[in-house]
Amino acid sequence: MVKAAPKLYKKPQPKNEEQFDLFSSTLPTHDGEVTHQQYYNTLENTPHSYQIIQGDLGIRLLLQNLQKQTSVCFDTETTGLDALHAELVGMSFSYEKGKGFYVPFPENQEEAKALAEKFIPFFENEAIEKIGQNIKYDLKILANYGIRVAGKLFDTMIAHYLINPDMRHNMDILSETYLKYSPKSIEDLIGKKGKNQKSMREVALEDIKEYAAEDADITFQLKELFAVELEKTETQKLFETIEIPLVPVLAAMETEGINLDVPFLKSMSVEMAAESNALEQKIYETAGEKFNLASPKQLGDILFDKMKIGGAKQKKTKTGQYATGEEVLSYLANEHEIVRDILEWRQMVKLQSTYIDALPNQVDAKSGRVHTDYMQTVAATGRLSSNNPNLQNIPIRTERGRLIRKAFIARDENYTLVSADYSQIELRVIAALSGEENMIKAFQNNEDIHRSTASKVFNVPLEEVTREQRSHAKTVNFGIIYGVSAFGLSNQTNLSRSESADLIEAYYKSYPRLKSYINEQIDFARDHGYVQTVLGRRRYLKDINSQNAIVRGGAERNAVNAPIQGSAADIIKIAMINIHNKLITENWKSKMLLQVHDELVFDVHNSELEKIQPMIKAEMENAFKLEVPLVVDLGMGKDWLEAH
DNA sequence: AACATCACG
DNA sequence: ACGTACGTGATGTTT
Repeated sequence: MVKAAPKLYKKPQPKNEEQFDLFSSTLPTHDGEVTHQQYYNTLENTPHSYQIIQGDLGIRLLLQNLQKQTSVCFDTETTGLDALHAELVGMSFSYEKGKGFYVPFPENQEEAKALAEKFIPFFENEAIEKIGQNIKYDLKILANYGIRVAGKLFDTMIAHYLINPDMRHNMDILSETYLKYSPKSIEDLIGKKGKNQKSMREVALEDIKEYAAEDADITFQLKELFAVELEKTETQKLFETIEIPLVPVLAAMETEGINLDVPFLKSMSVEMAAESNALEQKIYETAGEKFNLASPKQLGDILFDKMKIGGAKQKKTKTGQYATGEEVLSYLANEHEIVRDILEWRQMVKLQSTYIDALPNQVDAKSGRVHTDYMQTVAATGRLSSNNPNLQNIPIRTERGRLIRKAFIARDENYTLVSADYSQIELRVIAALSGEENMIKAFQNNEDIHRSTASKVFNVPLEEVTREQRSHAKTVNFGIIYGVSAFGLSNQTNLSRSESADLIEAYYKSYPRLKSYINEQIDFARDHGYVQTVLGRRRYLKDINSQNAIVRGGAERNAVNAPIQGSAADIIKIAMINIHNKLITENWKSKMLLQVHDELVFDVHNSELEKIQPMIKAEMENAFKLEVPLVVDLGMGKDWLEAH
């Protein structure tokens, strides 16, 4: 058999060769493909001078020097990663390549605070730019010691996130990649993660000095490189007006936390446990044996080898075991009651382990509230992510799951939760970016976009659109955002592949500009090697000209999706900054607590309920001007379920 | 540490 | 003829 020669795609020459090389596939990427070289510690051969600074005179001299600078890198060393409880162990500074200073802090917290306060003239000096790697953490630590940081900020982690969001942004990797130098690792100082890991306090002063001052030195050097790179990639404005101003906003939201109704979850847990245990026993009886129901491997063998449910050929995972995911089981649900029971059990156990039982353990002992950590440099599209705990994936889609939202409650009886969410922001973005008049008009007339789409695609009057037609239109609308294919669509609907293909064709006939917009995005990516959002946030697509159709297809879907998802992320970030600044400068009692991609949640003092809602709505709707109006829906209540 | 699964936008 | 929806994080099992 002769294979047809692969179709050749001409690789366009990147406009700026030097710049494109920086993003070549040999560099580390976010998906963990680390092919960069590790460099052995060459510190001994590198001219450098790191000093320990102690005592009144030393501190005074250091401060004098810091105050003379226009730009200083600083870093805090602490007893832990949890910014609410971590204590300062030391601070390091660098304002010149190869030079660094380390100031140890006393264990006694009153003395530590007194020492910290000596640095206020530096930190509050508006004229000095403060450089750091992951500055949000340092801001939170310093805030615990009563220190506010003023002046320009430069976060090397965020800078690199804009320079290439698909890579990783740890200091170690940045240093190896850009400075060809492997820094002293924290593991060498305090040991591997685990029970035996030492505290920073236990590290010998000389060792911690070498480590801490080096980090400040490296960060200072990275900043010099990244400042240039931000300009080259035209992301400096995005950096200075969005990402950096967002840092203190996120720090404040994280520190604020949200109130959790623990007794409610505890009682929910008891009920759920009883129900899921009963169901589990029933499943074992039906199966005729006991096994580990939580093991997909064992479950697959029982279901498909023993019980022969669904006939001979069953879908397997890539490791060769039977696939037992929701999609597979739902398809077989009609065949056997055990499958329905397993699905229900799975849902209950998921809710129980991930939320109902896990969340109460996340309540902070000091504040009595739950503090998530927003990651600003993880999602390649520009979105935030949330962890420890993840408050961006609290259940809502099922009746049972959404009850968990009742556990997120206002601060106390004087407060009410207000939730504000953008209506169809991604579809509005694609309508505006594509200039698709039919879609723009639908939004301008404030129509139900899925119904409106159905009406056009199926050629029926708006009022005569059936449930099913609307549902199909909705699936295609979402498909467009992800980069549809007939196969993908038929997977998501009850339509066959050819019916799906017809539907997509009808869709593009109704929205002709959408089709050309998609092609323009892909062409742009081929020519420039990247796509961008409304604020110029870039995503580089190294595979856009790949000879492998599958790989290339993935990059093409990214070329379509990244500007849409990313522009929506840009817009809500603007709104967050503006709202937060208003809340502070206008002395509101209310606080912004959560962001869930297109939603913001606030703890609103009851006295401010009336006034704050129009403010939030206006700030969000006017955050960015598009050809299409942005619409925000508001809700309020004692808990997040009521408010949503 | 990798995999499978499933929670969200 | 091929295999595909975009972006995340947490959990329990298995290796």
